[in-house]
Amino acid sequence: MSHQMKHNARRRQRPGTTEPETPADATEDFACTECETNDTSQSNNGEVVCNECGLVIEEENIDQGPDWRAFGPAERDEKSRVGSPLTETMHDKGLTTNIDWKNKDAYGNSLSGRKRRQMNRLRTQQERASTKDPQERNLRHAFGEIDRMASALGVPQSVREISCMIYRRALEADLIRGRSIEGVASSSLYAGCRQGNIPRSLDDIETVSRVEQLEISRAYRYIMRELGLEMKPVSPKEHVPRFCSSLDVSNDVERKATEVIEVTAEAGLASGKSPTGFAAAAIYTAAMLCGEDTTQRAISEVSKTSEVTIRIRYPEQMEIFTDPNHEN
DNA sequence: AAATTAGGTTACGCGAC
DNA sequence: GTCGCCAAACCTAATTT
Repeated sequence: MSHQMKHNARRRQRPGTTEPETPADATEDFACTECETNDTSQSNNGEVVCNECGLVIEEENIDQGPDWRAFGPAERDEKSRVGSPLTETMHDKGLTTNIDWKNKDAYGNSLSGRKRRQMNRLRTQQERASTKDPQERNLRHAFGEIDRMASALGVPQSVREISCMIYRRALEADLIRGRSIEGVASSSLYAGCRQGNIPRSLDDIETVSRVEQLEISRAYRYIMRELGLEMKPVSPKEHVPRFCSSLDVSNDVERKATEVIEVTAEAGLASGKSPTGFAAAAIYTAAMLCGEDTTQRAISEVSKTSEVTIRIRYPEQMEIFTDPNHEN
């Protein structure tokens, strides 16, 4: 799986090695495919973004280095945890030993008849244990769904892990009873996206989900409440990169839009408004301020808001932004 | 393409019936 | 169990500029 991704430039210096410290730029091996520059940087949500054109180059970026530091060989042995990485996206966290199908022992010798029958029994047992236990089957089904939907929406792996963790907790707290697996899986993904600061609207989730929005939001509220998870309201700013990269606008506009949101939200314009609509309007405002032409229609399409909403929102933002007794 | 207008829909939980 | 509550935000659709 994607855990196998190699990523040499990001591997940290290990103690005990004799190689000299190489103070390499953390993301130097990501060159932008559009404008041929190496001027890229990594945002805190796991995306690598080109500083020139705003193109998102790498979305599923996992740090392969250890999450610990050691000061000497003894300590390294102590802290090292060997084995394949744990993942939340598999029903058994990818942890169990699988019995393979070959009737050979570890040295490649054939097994005796008795041993062979024993191995067959073990295989059947394992298969039953992992597929017949209702809880495990539930998780398999749900995680399959989460992965499918996340792929369709282009959601990075880190968020999938969060989503699967939320689902697992819901299952363990016995919150699924009376709700569909699909519905809870969808709402876990929605919640995971928000937690990971890569929000997707309920509309977005619905387009890839097999259940309707009402059920998703119901399950979402219920599970958040029961698990005691606090969710910060989504800032319109978090939608800007996604909308802009779907549009054909310069990153000047993107930056400006973020600025517009900051300033106008400060003035209290954003409260009570839908974050997607507000972000959409800010992009339109920014495009006008930058002298680039974009149509309200195009923005409304990628943001899944109506043109009318953009129309109502943007003059309010524009006013604050061009107000003489307000700086900028 | 953008603006205007009109009219309908949504979502929530709660107490009352 | 369902009725009503009630406003602001948002939507669609038709029309005009």
